[in-house]
Amino acid sequence: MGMTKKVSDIQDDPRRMEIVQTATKLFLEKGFSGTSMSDLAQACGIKKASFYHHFRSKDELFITAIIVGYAPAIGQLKALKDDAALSDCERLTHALKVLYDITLHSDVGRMSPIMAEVSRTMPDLSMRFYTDYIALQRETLRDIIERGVDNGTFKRPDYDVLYHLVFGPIVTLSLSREMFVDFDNLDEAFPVPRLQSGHIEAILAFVR
Amino acid sequence: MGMTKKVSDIQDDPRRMEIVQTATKLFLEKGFSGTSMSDLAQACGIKKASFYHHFRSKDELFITAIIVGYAPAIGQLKALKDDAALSDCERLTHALKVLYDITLHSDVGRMSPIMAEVSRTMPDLSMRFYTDYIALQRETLRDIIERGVDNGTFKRPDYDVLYHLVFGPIVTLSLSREMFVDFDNLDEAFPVPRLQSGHIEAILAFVR
DNA sequence: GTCTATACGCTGATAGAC
DNA sequence: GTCTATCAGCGTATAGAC
Repeated sequence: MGMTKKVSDIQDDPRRMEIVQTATKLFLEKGFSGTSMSDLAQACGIKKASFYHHFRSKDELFITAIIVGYAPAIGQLKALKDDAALSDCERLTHALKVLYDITLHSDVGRMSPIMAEVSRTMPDLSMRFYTDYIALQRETLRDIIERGVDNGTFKRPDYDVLYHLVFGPIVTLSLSREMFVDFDNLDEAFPVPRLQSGHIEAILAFVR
Repeated sequence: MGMTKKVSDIQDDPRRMEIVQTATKLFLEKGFSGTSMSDLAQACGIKKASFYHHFRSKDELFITAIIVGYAPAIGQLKALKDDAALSDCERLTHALKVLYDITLHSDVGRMSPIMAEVSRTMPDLSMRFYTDYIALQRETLRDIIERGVDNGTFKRPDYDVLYHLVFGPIVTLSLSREMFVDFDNLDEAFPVPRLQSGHIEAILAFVR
């Protein structure tokens, strides 16, 4: 499977990267089964057959798009741990804002509904998505809280419950906004800034 | 469109209902585009063509399945308002348990990821799903809290934030469990009973 | 109301020339 | 590495006999 390939190998081939970028945009717009190889070919300005020189199959292209897609998000997450200058509460607040940003605006965050669509036919990818992305998010959040616990700022929570309370609203918000994207009153039904700050306050209260 | 048809009209035709039940099961297992008319025909024990005597199209069948599917959930929701014997906190706790039950175990709750899959191609259905199901859930929760506010048990929250904090974790939990259904340690990564009780406690703290 | 037979577009994918 | 040409198969849906 192409899944075993390293991200760096893919990113070193600029032609492949161009295709992956375009494909990602299309998958985000129309889902996996809603995006045909013809659509992709047209968007990339090449003929359908030329694709198969770069990727063995539609599945491999999609898998590559996912794996390449979460590289920047992982970078953002790792950067969170090194925020030495901040207080515990500031660090947590900042981390939650970054999680909102990643989930609402990055490729991998917005891909979640599409991951749900394909999860049954690509269980390997789901597994990898979990370990590379979801588990990493959880660990990062845990490290930040633990630091506050060591300092006496926070009391140690049930981490599974904390993940539930932190990621649940964020993921559902992203899903809802993708799902009801045609609403004329989308920002009224899902007012992101107010929801975000209310949520962060509630989480701070929960760990304190 | 078949969407304008009343639920009672559909439910009065037992043959149609049989088909809808079977179709719902298949859609839940394999998604919308993953379920072909051939699959459906085989599962129903009739030939593909015979379908089109009962439903004009695959879309109409799916729409019917959704609309019929949330009828029992709506019943459960409406029953919540009439819990006169309970205290405010008990009533809220009970309501949250019912929301967990609906979202994790009822057809319509488990259909959410599939709604996300089809939302771009069936915007009318998304809209209807929102008004008939999501908005109703929100209103029901609101009524229960307002009753507690009147009694002085709760302080009035920002309801949009409350919806965010209540439905977010529940929906994401349902989505995650569908998505990672093949995990051998699913109950370890998403331990429902503990998550549920921790979440309910946090919500009670939030409104008090 | 269910059947057989079939239309026909579109799907992902391949072969082989240039 | 991109092209033209083509494939087999499956998708939804229809026609018309019984």
